[in-house]
Amino acid sequence: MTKNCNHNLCKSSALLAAEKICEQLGARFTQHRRRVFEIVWQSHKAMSAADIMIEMDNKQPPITYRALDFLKSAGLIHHITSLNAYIGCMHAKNPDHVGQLLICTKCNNVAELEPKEAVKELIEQAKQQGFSTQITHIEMLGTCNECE
Amino acid sequence: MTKNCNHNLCKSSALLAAEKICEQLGARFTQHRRRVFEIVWQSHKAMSAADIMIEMDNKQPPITYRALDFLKSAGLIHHITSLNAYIGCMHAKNPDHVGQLLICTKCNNVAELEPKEAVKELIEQAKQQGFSTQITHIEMLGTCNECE
DNA sequence: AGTCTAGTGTTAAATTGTAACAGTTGCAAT
DNA sequence: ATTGCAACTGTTACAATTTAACACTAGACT
Ligand SMILES: [Zn+2]
Ligand SMILES: [Zn+2]
Ligand SMILES: [Zn+2]
Ligand SMILES: [Zn+2]
Repeated sequence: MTKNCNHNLCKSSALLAAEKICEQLGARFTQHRRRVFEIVWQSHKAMSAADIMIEMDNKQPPITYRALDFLKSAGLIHHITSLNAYIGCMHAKNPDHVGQLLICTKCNNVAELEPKEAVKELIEQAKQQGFSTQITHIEMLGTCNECE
Repeated sequence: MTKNCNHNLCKSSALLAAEKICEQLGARFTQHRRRVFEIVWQSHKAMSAADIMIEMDNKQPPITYRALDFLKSAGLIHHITSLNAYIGCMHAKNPDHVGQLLICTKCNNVAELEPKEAVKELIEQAKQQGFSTQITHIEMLGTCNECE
């Protein structure tokens, strides 16, 4: 899915999903939001806010950060905290899913899995310490298939 | 361990371990490094670089960042990427361990588990995608025991 | 003593992210 | 169709965070 995708298809189906989700949320998929979304989805590589701004027509930071915040809170993109960068979410339909992000440190491509069993375990272990989990981040750095 | 510790003991045993690890690495546990380490270990709360600099005698950023980089690469502290903050590692003896960080969003305390089984699964799943994992970050945000 | 490496001190700057506030647009209720 | 509201925009200016660069110093080893 990550590199051997027909990416035009991949991207446009993400766009359709995004439109639908925005509609469901009663939020508008405005020009800026769409533009940022498209830039993030240009590839499966992580994009920093700065990377995105380079491609934006209107380069003013608040525009970009606002769009990113919106897309993130709508579950349409993930913030990769260990890189301080963003990536389109492959499972946006699934609102509260936990993504396992596989980040290649050579080519910067990011793949995403849904590690249901492992997450259950993690949450259960936390619970045994009296910790009640709300948000789970799982990020793995390494090398992908093609960069070995 | 996180809150019901005898923290003087807790901290001083971390210090001893740190000294030992530095020696093993052939690195010096210099004043700045020791000072930053002590500040991070003042409590089990996450400390940002700015928080740390407030307590430093010498407030110049490079001093603090260099010490943090060193401590991190020596495995003595963890960088909590989702908060951009630092916490002392509870398992520093275990050089390449993966910590599962439980971060309370109310009191800012951080606990750490070693989720061996779950990590194995995550790495295995990644491998099935042809991804070879080098670093794993697991961070969970929620509320701890005492903040419920 | 000489030299090599790791660590320091310092200045200054690049990068990244926000506050604030006036203006505008889409939409719904009267 | 007007009015009114909430969401979104444009813009300025700033704050916070992190890094580059470079000359200097202390300790370790011949
Ligand atoms: Zn694709
Ligand atoms: Zn996702
Ligand atoms: Zn303690
Ligand atoms: Zn640890």
